[in-house]
Amino acid sequence: MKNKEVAEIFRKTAELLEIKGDNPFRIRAYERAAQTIESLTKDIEELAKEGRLENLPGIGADLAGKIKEILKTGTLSLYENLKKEIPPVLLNFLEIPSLGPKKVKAIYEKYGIISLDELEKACLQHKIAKLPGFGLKTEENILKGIKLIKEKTGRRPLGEVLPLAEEVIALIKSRAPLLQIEVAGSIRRRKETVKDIDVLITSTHPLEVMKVVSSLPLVEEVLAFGETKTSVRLKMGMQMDVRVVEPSAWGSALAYFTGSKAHNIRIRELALERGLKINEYGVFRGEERIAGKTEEEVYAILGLPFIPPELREDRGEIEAALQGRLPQLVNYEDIQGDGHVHSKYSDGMASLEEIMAKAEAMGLSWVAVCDHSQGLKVAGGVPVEDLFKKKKRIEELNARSKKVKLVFGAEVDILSDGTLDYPDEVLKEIDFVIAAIHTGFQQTEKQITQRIVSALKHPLVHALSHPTGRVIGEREPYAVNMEEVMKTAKEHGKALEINCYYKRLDLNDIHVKACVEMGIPLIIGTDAHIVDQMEYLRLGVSVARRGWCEKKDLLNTFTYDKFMEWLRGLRK
DNA sequence: GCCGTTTTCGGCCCGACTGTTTTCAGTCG
Repeated sequence: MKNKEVAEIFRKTAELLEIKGDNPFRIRAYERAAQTIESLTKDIEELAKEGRLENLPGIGADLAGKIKEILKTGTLSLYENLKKEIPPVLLNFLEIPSLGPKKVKAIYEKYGIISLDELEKACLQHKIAKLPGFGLKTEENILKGIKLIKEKTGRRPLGEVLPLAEEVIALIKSRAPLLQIEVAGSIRRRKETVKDIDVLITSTHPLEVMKVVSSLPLVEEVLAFGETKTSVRLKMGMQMDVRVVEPSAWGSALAYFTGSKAHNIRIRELALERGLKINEYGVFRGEERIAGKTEEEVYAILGLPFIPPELREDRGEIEAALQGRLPQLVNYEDIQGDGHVHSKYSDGMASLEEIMAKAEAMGLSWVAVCDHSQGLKVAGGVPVEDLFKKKKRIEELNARSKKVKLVFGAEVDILSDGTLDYPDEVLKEIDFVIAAIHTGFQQTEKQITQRIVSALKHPLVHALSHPTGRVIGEREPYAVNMEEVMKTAKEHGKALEINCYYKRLDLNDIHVKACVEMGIPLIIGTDAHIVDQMEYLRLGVSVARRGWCEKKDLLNTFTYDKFMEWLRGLRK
């Protein structure tokens, strides 16, 4: 957890420096450091102890010292001093579209405004328009922005936005004179949350395309209109940015609009080193355009293999590509099974037969049906006698079914003292035991870590479900020392789950990468409570890919027989 | 504030659109 805190201080420091009007490159250094630290798969405190901070990209002697200061004192004197100079509440103003650091500074210096309400009032009294560089339009935009913030339209879970984006794309495709269309940005990178929908189009009639886009029934408001770039706000509250380029620039534009920003900057620096220039229109040597039609072509001209969008976060993918050691990422087609669904036996809505049918429709060959254990009454925990009925029923169904097999599993509660919610003589009858915490979230880090560690050490447990307990936008992870959890998993050969219910995605990408580096087996589980939620499997694959997962790292790529063998092998 | 097979000082990614301006700064991605 420390990494996130250090990164947060650097990020806020960068923002305050921006408002102050400091050297932009110094600001970028803090931003870059924040991103680097956030993406680390190792504990920053460990790196500090080993004296390896300065090996991190973008961290020099000064920032290393500042990291140590944060680790030692819990804060940064530079940050504290900046906060005295510039009220940190002004950082909220940066969230308002059309307000950047310069304008925020001007408002603060002229009027001393430090709250959204004061700002709103000043706009209504037309005091803001009087400032140099401001006008009535700016005032209007600020008022709109404040309203949006009050309605809280922040980042949304990928699983919520992805279907929406696909719907909008299909709609544009059916109405506009275009050649190619694809979603770009963080959605294409499959980031766990997204702020807006980026769409790239090639067409020889850009103006007509943009007219179609801005008049879609889903559009609430046109924010900016141009032939190459148009931004709209959709009725569901999200912004959509649409870019149209010529077909010959498809690859360079797609690479550029897919990002991430940090990845793009590195790629452009790499181009400069080779005497080239990259923008969304192509790769140029001097005036001459030498590539741009496909992404492969753009990467190739820099001497790089194609880098999958999920890796484009400047988390070492460029170095790996340069050295020819990019991972062979797992594909959705490699997935044979879902490691975690619920049935009517606990709080799921589906019968075993329905689960089988859905699995068959999805082309899966096995599904682990892991219902809650007896103590979890609120979630219909399965009493022991029903457990054996379920086992018998699964055996009957498996005997009849050729294409899909069910795995008799249980999501067994880890009780507050670290013991499990079924006795050992019951656990040993369950083919797949995935342990999980559902209560006692408020325990200390030491207690929760200890609970999980002792469950993982239990010889009848195979895996740990939703290891950090976070729920995106709703609940922070519980206090748990993941290094310790991973170490234990590694030591005992146990698997950690990538729970891919769209609000969980737990483990996240960074944890997954750490597991891959350590050689810990991973298993994707949809945690589906209705059969349609099994479709979230693709989100799980996205997280796995973002975590550099290869086929061998995921138990879901095993055949049914091989998975069963793995389960039995652990208990020998 | 970082970084270096052109450099330890002087660079640091690139372009579109808006709103405020009579040529461009600021914002955004």
